[in-house]
Amino acid sequence: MSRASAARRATINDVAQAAAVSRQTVSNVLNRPHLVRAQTLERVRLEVERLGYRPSQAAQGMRSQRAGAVGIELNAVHRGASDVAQLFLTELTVAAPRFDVHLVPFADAGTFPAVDGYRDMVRRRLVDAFVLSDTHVGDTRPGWLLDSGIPFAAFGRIYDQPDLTCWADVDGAAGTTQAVEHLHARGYRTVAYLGWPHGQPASAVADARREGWRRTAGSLGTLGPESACEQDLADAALAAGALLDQLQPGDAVVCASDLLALGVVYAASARRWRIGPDLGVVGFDGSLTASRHALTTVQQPLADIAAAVLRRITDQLTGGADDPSGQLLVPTLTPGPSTDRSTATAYIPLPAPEQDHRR
Amino acid sequence: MSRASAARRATINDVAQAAAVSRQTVSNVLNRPHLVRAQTLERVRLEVERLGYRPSQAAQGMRSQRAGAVGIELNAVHRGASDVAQLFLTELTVAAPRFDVHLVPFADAGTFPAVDGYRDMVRRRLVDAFVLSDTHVGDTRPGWLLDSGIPFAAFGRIYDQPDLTCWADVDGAAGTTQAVEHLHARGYRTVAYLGWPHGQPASAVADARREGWRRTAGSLGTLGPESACEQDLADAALAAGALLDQLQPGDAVVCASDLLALGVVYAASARRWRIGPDLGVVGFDGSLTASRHALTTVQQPLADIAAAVLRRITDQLTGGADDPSGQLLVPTLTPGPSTDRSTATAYIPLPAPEQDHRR
DNA sequence: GAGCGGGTTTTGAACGTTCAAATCACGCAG
DNA sequence: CTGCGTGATTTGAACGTTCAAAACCCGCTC
Repeated sequence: MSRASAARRATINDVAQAAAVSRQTVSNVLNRPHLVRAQTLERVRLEVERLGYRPSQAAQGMRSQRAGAVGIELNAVHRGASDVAQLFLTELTVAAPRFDVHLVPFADAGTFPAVDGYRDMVRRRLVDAFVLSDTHVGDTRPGWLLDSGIPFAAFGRIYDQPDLTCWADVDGAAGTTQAVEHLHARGYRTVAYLGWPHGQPASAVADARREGWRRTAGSLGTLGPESACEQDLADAALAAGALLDQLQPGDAVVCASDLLALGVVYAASARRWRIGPDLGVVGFDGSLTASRHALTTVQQPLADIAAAVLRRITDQLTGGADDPSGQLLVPTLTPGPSTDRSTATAYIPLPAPEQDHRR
Repeated sequence: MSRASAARRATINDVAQAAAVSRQTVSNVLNRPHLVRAQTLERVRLEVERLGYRPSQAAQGMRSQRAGAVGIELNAVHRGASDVAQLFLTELTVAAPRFDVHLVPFADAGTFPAVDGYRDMVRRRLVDAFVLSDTHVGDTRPGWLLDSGIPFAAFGRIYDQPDLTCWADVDGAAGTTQAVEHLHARGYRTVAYLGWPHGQPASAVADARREGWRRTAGSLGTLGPESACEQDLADAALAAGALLDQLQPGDAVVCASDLLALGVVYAASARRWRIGPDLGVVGFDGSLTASRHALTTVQQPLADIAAAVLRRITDQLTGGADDPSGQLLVPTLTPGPSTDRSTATAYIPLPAPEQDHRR
């Protein structure tokens, strides 16, 4: 219970003195062990351990002219319709140590992503680079960062700069393909699609997800009708209702997002269709919404995306091997009760139609 | 379009040279302007602006032996049942610049909050302090941080160290009191309560929220029945069903969280009760769930809590005025359609009981 | 016995900032 | 004219680390 252990932390000199070597030898033990005689190595390592020495980030950053940090803006996240951003941030944070960086989130009180925030972070040398997380058409940030020579990588394609390669994204078509195949394997007959209107929220994403469904269902002969709506629950339930008019029990719906899938669940419940047995529903994103509502969903490989993004950033920083291409990562389908034909799960407790005997 | 502007950023010496003064004068202009002659002040400021100079975080941290950063763990958040954590993180991030700090999130691949992670962050002098964000009974972190002399402050009371004061929390009782008063004003008759079982997730939180309901409804003469369930949607719908058996249209339910409120919505829909006109429902937290499902909710004052937590931390760091007491912040009720008696909102499209004429 | 070379270790310098102390300019009293 | 005080500015030093270069040690060769 040494209450003052934060008083003064060990520096490289403390270790050097304790091990009776010079500071540079201690540095070598940590960074270039092969240069150090085995016996010395051990002695120094012992002292490092004993004193709990870790090099100071500030001093290292000073020497190397690197912050060892990556900035990420939280603004856009704030009132986003999806909760994926939070999961992505967590995965980034988990992956960061593997790339010898840490994250520095920042946000503006205003709603717009202000380039000023980015600029000040680099000027103060608080970060070396940025992760952009919801790129959209007309996004000014990639262009600006590029012009300023500030490294960055994005989760999501960079629409306005098609030649840029510093991004990683989910292969939406592969995702909906899996969804359709899963539904086919489970014996659902026709597979409909509920997506976003063209140009929403980022048309390339919407197009890819829809395309995977269209192509795969087409070749499997299960192509059903489609509809589109905003990323909004009430809107989705409405659109889903119209879509269900064209379906029969035993059919299924693939959705562009988990929220839309929830809308389908609502609309189906209104028709007394049992989710699973009567109607298969697949969402997209692997969001909290999906797990909370027990939906089969196409799970984004967020950990892989986080790693891919950080790799692109560190590659730029070290000037190392430039992996030249943007990367599409394949999501995986997570089956849930919403595509289980044999077991009816009570998604929403429905009104009993008439007197009903259950104990 | 100067593509090389990241090449070399201006240092204090660059500014000094440009303004024909010494580096210390530049430093004084920024930190102690009253020591500098007005004419010099202006000249230096001009150059600072022209060169876009900002002091290097690393160098300042080196000199001051401060990281200027606060750590926050994202682990617990990961698969949490609530999405409040994300909003809180955003508010912390927005507030941080006002306290001259930035945040450094960290996470372990493992599920348990490893004290090791905390220790290494301070040893590397990456952070000066920590924000703890979901304290629970039996949490080992506060005790350990205290013993290690590492400053911290928590969102949520510190249960195992009742004498500790470095926390800020929501006044749960005040929140449910507002909920009950709101329902009373809106003309709902009996007000029931759906909460967490004693000891869940942190009993003090659960107890406070329940107590506000009990006391206020008691004194208003609207006290109804209560029930409890886990923080889980299916469980909530089940418990809510049993609760509704004891209620009549015109009554209302106050819930310990937005998720539970959603469960009530489901159970009520199953009875063909219209949310709002037939049953008032109030959630708690102001989470994404509430806004997405148009629920009246008790909004946590996350911005205030973030500021309070950071203030406590910076007070500890500067050794300044120790605000000695933990702080309970009053939430505000955000009315939504779920407590609107006059307008029926289609929460869930319900099956038409029989042929029904609407255009 | 001086010189060489490779392995190991140490010394000097620098990264950018700010505190503490020294220096400078200047007006004014003795 | 000298000395003093005050306000403005500059110089030296230090924070902790790592690169570059110098120094050291030791066995070996000529």
